[in-house]
Amino acid sequence: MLHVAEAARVSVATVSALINGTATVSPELSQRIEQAIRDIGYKRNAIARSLKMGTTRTIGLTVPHITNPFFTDVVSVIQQAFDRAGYAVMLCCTDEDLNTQDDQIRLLLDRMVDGLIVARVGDGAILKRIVDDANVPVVLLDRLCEGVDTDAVVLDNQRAVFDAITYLINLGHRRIGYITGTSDISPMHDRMTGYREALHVAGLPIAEELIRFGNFHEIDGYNATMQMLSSHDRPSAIFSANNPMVIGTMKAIRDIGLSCPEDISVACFDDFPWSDVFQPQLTTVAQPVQAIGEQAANLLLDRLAGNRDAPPRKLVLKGRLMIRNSCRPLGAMAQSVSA
Amino acid sequence: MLHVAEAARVSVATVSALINGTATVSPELSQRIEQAIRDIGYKRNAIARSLKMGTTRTIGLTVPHITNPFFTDVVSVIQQAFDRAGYAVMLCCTDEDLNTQDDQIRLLLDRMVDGLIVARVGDGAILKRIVDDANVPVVLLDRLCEGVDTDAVVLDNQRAVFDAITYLINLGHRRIGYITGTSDISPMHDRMTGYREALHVAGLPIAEELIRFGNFHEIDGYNATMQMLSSHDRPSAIFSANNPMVIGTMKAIRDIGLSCPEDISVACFDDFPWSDVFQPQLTTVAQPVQAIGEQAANLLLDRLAGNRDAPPRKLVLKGRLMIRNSCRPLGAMAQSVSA
DNA sequence: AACGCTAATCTAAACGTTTCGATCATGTCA
DNA sequence: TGACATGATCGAAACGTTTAGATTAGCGTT
Repeated sequence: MLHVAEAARVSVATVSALINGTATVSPELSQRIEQAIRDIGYKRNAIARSLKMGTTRTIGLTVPHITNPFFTDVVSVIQQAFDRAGYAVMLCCTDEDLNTQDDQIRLLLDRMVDGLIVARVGDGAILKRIVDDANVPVVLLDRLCEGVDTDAVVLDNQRAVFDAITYLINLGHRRIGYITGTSDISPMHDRMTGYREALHVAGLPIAEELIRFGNFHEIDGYNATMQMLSSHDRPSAIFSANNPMVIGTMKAIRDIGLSCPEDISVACFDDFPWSDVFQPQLTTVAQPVQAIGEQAANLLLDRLAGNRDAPPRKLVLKGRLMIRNSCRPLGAMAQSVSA
Repeated sequence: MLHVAEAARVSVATVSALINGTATVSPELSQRIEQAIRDIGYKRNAIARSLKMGTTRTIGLTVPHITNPFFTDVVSVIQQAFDRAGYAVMLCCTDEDLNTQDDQIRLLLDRMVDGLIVARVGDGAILKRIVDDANVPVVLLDRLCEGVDTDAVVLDNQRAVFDAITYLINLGHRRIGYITGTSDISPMHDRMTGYREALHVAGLPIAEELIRFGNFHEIDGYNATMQMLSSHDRPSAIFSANNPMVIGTMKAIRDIGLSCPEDISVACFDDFPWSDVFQPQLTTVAQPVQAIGEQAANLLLDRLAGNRDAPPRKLVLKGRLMIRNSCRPLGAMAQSVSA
């Protein structure tokens, strides 16, 4: 900018005024400055600007795993929304690891991101502290965090799983296996509640041996399913509360020599693009990813636009049960269908 | 930092020296400074540091679509690699659009990213100009770019498709449909060459009506497949040169009332996690996503470590044909199999 | 003709670091 | 004891912007 100013024989202040339109500058000087900018190929240094202005027009986004199709889609939507608004997005994947997450959030805050969208991991205590002293707006995504009272957009997980399990019960299933991630994050907790509630409402017992915990990965779903299917009294249906784990479930079913839906019914959380193309076509709980991403972006953009003191807004969206052919009717239901 | 210095009754230079270890500071002052840092909760401002140092420890990464599973995986690997190296990653999705890409790259360069990994889109002319005046190292990913002579990591696309088509020919297929993206990017061009070469080597004619161009999206694959399957002399196999488009292909096959592999065989580029769980299990060309991501990251990290003048390095990795059950033997082959 | 008002432009400080060179105390050696 | 190397610390400039406030010129009023 100094060079531009010299070339145009004006002060840097005038150049700045012209570029930002913060003050009127005469046509004559405007022309000289614009010419100089072109000649020199000047580009404003966003870092210097950020330092002075205290804003980077960059936001941080952390998710557990970008390869989880739910997060892939949400990240994509969020990225687009901020791109439109002229913001850059720094993406971090925490790998479901608490320390990684804390490091990454600190890294983002050091870089003075203007805001944060966080699909948190693990215990919220440190997250809370970090977020408290950094003075940037935060939007929680997918997962609430106790004690962190900020904007959030989540699913009505309890209801979604309640509906899915109730659907299985109505098909005639009585022993329904349930595979979940660690329940220290709100969606896993709420989904579990939905599972128990559905059984309870239907007057069915809750068999604790049919509830398995994993760490969100395919291998965890595989192991959990193997255990359940090897038992003498195996379930007739399995619900996976997490998408990557359902792949493990399907592989276990295959490896143990059973088939879905003939021998065992399967449903899971989170839809994916292939679900209605291949067999079996999985019955899933689809999250409104587009809406989730857009709402999260909008909440943050609204704060960034200056609406700082509005009370925290918590958006709860509805899931949708996508009924396909991976769950088959059983018992009386099967008869009434075949009749 | 000023406050820390005051609280510890030292100069800012000393604080900086201690934090960065650039000079020895006495145990006594060290202790005072560390105490002050804790008391105040001081965090170094990375923006100010960047301005002074001329480095942001941030890189830019642009891909066409993060929802394309190939890019999802590669982005994930790259992100991890840079995370380990203490770099942040700014992610941009160009949506296969040239102007978007140019805007985003300019945005990244304005923010003084230290380096760039680009899976480019469209004509390379503007990209070349942008990259030339910005003085940052660039690594091309997946797609080469004429005139841009930088580090790159790509697949041997021609060979990979040659192998896949030859496999289909060996199964007895003679009319093999080919669905590709626009051929202005190197992978699509090379893959097409592989297709033609395989037919040529096998002494088969090239039927231009069996070659269809789309714009990388599911709907394009759907339309192309519909057209091919509606013709009086339809192909016995279809190869999709792009992963999202193959979903369209499968849906078209389903909607037209055919089934795979009984009526038509299908193979495609890019593997995905579900491929060996559902039916049909798609035969695919798997790219070594882990290696691609790591190599790209390594090339860039090497430049960032100071190795600026080494000549451009171009890494060409091999694809791997994952043979599953979506392609069936035909004619003589089918007989020899059933015999 | 003196005054004030407005519009255009400029000067200089500030943002929070890093770093060069200067300063100063201390100990060592001839 | 004086000269000098060594080590620890500091002052101040610089990175490239933005912006408050000062300055100047031009013009209409009275």
